[in-house]
Amino acid sequence: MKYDPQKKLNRNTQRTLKAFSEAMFGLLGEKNFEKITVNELCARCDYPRATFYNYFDDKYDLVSYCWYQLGKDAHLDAAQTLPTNESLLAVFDEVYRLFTTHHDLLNRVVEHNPVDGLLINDFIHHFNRVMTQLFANSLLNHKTKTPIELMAQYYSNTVLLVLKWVFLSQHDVSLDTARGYLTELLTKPFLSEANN
Amino acid sequence: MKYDPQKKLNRNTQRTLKAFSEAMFGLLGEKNFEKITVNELCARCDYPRATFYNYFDDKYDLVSYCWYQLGKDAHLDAAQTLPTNESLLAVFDEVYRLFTTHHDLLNRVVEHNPVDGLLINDFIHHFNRVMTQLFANSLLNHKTKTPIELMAQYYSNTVLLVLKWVFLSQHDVSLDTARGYLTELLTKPFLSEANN
DNA sequence: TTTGTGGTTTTACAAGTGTCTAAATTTTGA
DNA sequence: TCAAAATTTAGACACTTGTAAAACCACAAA
Repeated sequence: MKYDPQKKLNRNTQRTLKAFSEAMFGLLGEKNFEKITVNELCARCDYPRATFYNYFDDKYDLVSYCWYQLGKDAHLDAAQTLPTNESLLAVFDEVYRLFTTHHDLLNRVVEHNPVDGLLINDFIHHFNRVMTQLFANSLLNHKTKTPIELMAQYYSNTVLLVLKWVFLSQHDVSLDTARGYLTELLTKPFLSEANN
Repeated sequence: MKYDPQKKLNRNTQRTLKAFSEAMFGLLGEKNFEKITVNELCARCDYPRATFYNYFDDKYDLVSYCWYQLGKDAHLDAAQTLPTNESLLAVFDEVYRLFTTHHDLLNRVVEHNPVDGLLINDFIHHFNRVMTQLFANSLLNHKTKTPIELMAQYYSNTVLLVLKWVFLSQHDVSLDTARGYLTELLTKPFLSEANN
């Protein structure tokens, strides 16, 4: 990404970024990410190749910008100041909501891209980074033997595991059920005996 | 992968596979995976390009064969029949041991490849698949609201999170400390209040 | 209006990718 | 041991990638 989407961007730049990300979103719903070429993206939004490379390093760069855009309408910052337990569920709910909003898009994407392939991995990874940062903040005053960074990664991982299960592996369960899974995973002591 | 490494392979095939995977391991310790080209791999082990494509679809295919090879000297199958709690730690120990064996290689790889980049992700992912399968088996007679497949993924994820922290993020703590992290993560009820 | 400046676009290029065909070579089995 | 079958290799092809130099344009200041 050669432009910082946080900064003020002039109208032209915004239009170009939007055009490319929409082209990408469109194509992602139609075919496998690996098969998408830069030429194709440019053809779809009618910009020359050089313009693409003016804004992005490569298609991976563009797709990560797409995730950034998609994630923008989630309001996660609020959760940052809550204690961990509340923060965790607040963030879970909010991302559940976000993914619900984009339910159709996600379904189309999954139709053409393997759930454990590069693209979906990258998608999950993007939210993982955001959430890890968040949880790390709300864990600051916890005292554990385990390093905070590792705990933050653990919580983020687990939240995303459930969300992936619901939205990407398409088990499409309700928010309540999903919450149930999450809390059972996090609270069930692993040393429990097999109850046979 | 056009040949199944599980099947019997004639001497020639084995030699070729070995040559290519060694070339890959060598190059991975020298430069970034993205910069490695098929030509380079062929040059290093002195096989023509056509032979490479005879055995592998692309370099991603080769590298995943490399992970398979690397994982072969871990004896995980035994853990499959144990109850979950013992299985979990047995598998953890065994993979800890495996990664220790390849400590130098991993360090060299991490020097040239970002920890959250495509290559390392793929590496983790490979073991994630293997372990998820394993845990799914040892969870068969557990009764939980949460689907077994999801629980298996959760355990596998968490084990690998710690191992990644130790060996790929290079915090290099002892087996005991690492075990401590893992058990704290898995047993700590997430609803614990902030202890400030 | 002219000129300069910054960004966009054109065009060209040196690489790499993956596929294909036909020739060379090895393996196999009679 | 020899010929048929299978595999490996060379070479070529169409295509993509990312970069770089030069032409081009719009818009502001003089």
